Amino acid sequence: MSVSNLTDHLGYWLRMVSNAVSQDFARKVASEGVTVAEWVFMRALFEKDETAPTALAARMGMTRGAISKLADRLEAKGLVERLEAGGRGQILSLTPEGRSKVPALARMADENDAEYFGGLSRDDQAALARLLGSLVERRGLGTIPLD
Amino acid sequence: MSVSNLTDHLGYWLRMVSNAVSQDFARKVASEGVTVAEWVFMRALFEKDETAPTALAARMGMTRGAISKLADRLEAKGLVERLEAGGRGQILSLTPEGRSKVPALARMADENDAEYFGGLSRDDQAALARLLGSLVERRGLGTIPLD
DNA sequence: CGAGATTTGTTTCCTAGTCAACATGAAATG
DNA sequence: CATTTCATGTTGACTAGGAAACAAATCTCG
Repeated sequence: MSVSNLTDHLGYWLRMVSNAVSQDFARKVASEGVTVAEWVFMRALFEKDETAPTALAARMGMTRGAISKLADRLEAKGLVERLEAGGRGQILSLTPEGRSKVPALARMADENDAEYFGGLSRDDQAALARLLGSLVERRGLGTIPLD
Repeated sequence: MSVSNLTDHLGYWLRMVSNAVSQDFARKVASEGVTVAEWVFMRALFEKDETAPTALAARMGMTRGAISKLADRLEAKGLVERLEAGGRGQILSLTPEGRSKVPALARMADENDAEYFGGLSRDDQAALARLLGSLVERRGLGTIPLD
């Protein structure tokens, strides 16, 4: 009947490794009262504050709905604030408290990465980065609107 | 202050690519009325039928609770059945209908993989497979109990 | 044998994110 | 200008899965 092996699919292993990495990371940042998506959200604003929700959605590869709810949670935690921007538009910005949390979280991200990928040789790490970068570029994943 | 870039982390790119691949695949298999997790579940049984829920959970890297719910859904769709196995234990098995769906789904998995990774050279594909395999092994992800 | 310890599958609670419908404001077109 | 079109952010319904508390059955040893 010729059914390809499940384990032949790169997508399968990619999902398996990615889930493991993310779950471990989730446990780590939970100690700071933050989820992975919230961290990405904050990190994105840290890099370029004062961003509109729609733009952030594109950058994070999520829907506007998800961003809206994330913003709700982060606002409730006092880490992010919504600034009005004429008419219906709004601007998302880190609060000082939110901003002050970023370094500790970044350290956790470093640790988690080291824990998973530190075992690979320098060359292998570079190769993995190159391959992922190539895939991202090919499918226009990071390219959306970084404006 | 020295905060590492979000994009410096391999875990970040891994998640980004993995999510994109999985989401696309999800759309494809949805046409067969199945989700990604359901496909992995069925594929695992196709490879080795008559497996206990706990063993399957380990193989799929999910909790027993998730498997329990997945089994509910698949049973409702008539694709999987629960066989009693003495006392509290049970055995999961594909129904003929479930089994007959596997080849079409496998073809979709092939297509999706080709769509994402087909653009890479043979060498790059092999390299990616090797790196992912190495990460899986290092963290004992697939190794759990394949008994 | 029998009381505690383990294992197994289920359930509840919670967080998360997609999709689609919506409301509201801005822009475009006649 | 008025009206249609479009873009923006929000909401509700739904699917998903983890964590932890459970119930039921089995094991383990004194």
